[in-house]
Amino acid sequence: MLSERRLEVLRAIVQDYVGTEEPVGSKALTERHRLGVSPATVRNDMAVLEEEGFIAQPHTSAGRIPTDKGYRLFVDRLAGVKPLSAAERRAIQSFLDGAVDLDDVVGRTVRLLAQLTRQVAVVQYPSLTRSTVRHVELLSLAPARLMLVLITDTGRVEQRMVDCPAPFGETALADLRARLNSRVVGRRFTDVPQLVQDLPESFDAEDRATVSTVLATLLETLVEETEERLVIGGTANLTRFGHDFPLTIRPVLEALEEHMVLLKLLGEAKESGVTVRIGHENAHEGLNSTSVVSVGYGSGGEAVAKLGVVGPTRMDYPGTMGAVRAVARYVGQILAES
Amino acid sequence: MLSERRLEVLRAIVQDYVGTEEPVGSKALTERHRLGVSPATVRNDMAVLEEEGFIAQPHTSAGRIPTDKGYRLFVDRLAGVKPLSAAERRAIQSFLDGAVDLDDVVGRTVRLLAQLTRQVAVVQYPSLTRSTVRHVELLSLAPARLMLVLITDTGRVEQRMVDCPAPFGETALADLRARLNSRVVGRRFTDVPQLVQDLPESFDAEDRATVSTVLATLLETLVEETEERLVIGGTANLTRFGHDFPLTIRPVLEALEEHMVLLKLLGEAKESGVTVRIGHENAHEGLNSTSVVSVGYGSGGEAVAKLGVVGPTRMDYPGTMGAVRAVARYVGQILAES
DNA sequence: GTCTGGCACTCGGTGGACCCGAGTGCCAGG
DNA sequence: CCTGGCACTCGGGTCCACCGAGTGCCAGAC
Repeated sequence: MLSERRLEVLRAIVQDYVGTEEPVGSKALTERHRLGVSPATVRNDMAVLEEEGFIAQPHTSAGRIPTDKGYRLFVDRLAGVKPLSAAERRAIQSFLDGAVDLDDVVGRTVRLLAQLTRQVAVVQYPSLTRSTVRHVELLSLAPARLMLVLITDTGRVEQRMVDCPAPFGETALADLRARLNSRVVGRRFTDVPQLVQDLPESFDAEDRATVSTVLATLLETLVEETEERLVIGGTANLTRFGHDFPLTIRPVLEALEEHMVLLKLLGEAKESGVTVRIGHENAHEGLNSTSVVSVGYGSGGEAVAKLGVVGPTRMDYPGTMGAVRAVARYVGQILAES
Repeated sequence: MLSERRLEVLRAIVQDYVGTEEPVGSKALTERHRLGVSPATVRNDMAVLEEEGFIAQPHTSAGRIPTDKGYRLFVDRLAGVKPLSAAERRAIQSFLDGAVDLDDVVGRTVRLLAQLTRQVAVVQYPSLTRSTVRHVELLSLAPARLMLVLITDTGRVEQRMVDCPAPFGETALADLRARLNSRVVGRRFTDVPQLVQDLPESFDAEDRATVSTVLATLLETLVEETEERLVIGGTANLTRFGHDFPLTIRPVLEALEEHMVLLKLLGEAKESGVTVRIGHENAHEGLNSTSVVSVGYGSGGEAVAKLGVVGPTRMDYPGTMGAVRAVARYVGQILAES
């Protein structure tokens, strides 16, 4: 069992290592923290902590550094989430307030988060899955060619071309547009399929095929766009990673380019609260030496997407968690307003 | 004046240096290239080339490496554009053919280009400035709230909310929609302002303010969206840059995040043909040790946007230029079809 | 039992001495 | 104008000794 003081020692090691990026020894620890005991005692505690796998020595005659397990304990039991300063909160607010559309909100968020945490920021576009339909528009571009435009409550717009099996009159088009909207506006995307399935029956035989095609395209759009998009920023911060460069940074850059991997990673995060995945807890190999701090955000009370940062396992967890949480809140507010 | 042979020596130096990444000496040169002269002669030629500023020695007792000026001469007079192999061309075609929408085309293009050149790829979204209007749609979301949707011939869709100064009836809306479209569909964005300026006059006094607001929003969208968007990929290839890592890579990553800088860079490229900017020819400081190879692409005969790659000045210019040109052609084809 | 001071030991990192070899510039001769 | 020869330079690698931070352990104090 770990005594209170030993936990305190671990906390001190994590804090010092995060600050200095160098293995920390027993003497330095007692000098920089008021532990009330001598270096020798600390050494004994360190030996225990090492035995338990919370810290490790890079070389025999060097100080200790926290292991993934050590960071985990630190995050779970020793560290809180550090609230941002008033100045930082004001900066966030004013930076995000200038956004003109969804792309801009996401773009600003990713830059903000990268700058605030000095790490790599990842922001997922609000998901369509949990969104509702604000409007469906049908435009006739040519006698047998329609454009389908889908507008979501988060301000996202998707469009698809529809090639009709037969020409489709303006009145039928207006009819379809009206009926479609009356059924799906305000409804969740996941509910749309059953809401529209009997629509073709109410049309004339000649138009029925076209209506079915339009509906098929609509449903397809819903499914396709469930493949989320995301935006990444602050990759230049990777250069602050460590001194053993190419080897460390390369797999991370590669992982960042595989959006699928990141989406999966974000998807695994808890529904509520800040999630931290440390080092090898990340399934993807390239991210084994990084930690991912993520959180859901949304326009209402409920999360529609996630955002987070990717940084070295040696990061300032309380500060990062605070920044991520704060940014998510403000983004949620902005989305709710628009 | 540089004799034919001296140019040949420069070419050999560039080729060897690009291949080995190491300064090349006179002996190695004569062994690997059939220059027909002895190392001593090559040394004399090298001395002249150095005097003229085409090559330089990193250290007194090392081989020579090309300077930016040397690469410039190489690109302008000594190297052609290397056509891709048939297999490569097939790969490009089949890779791009699967794209479903504009985002997908751009996304695939950037991945393709990064993979093909093993460098960082940059693709600009087709510009609205030179595009034409395919359709303008107006939707009523609330009594005094409209949504304006703009669809371009390149498949891009932009939307904006419009808060009306006064409620706007469905009939007036339909009227405005029809008149707007009859005037601007098929026209260039740059022509739109004068085409619509007298529209408000033909409406009732009560609706005139709203019509003006809608038009203002439309024009604003055109202007705002002239700020182009772009997508970047293949940043992991930066790790192949050099051995002196953090210092080299950091400013490049930073520059890549400043999309404005990249857009300006692409904008400076020639209207036709492949443009190469080498090292210090790039205005942005962070890119002083990189070269940018770019080319315009477009759906018709005319360029609507640019794409290119960013890599170390020590790159395979003929191959890179060939790949960039080929990709641009195929993307143009794809866009023309859709 | 727990903490402390003392002590011998380990080992990574630094810096100097040294050598090797690739590459150069120069020169005299073909 | 080209070539072979030659003396010179200098970066990079290797070897080695030294230094110091840090450790583990132990005997003694509280």
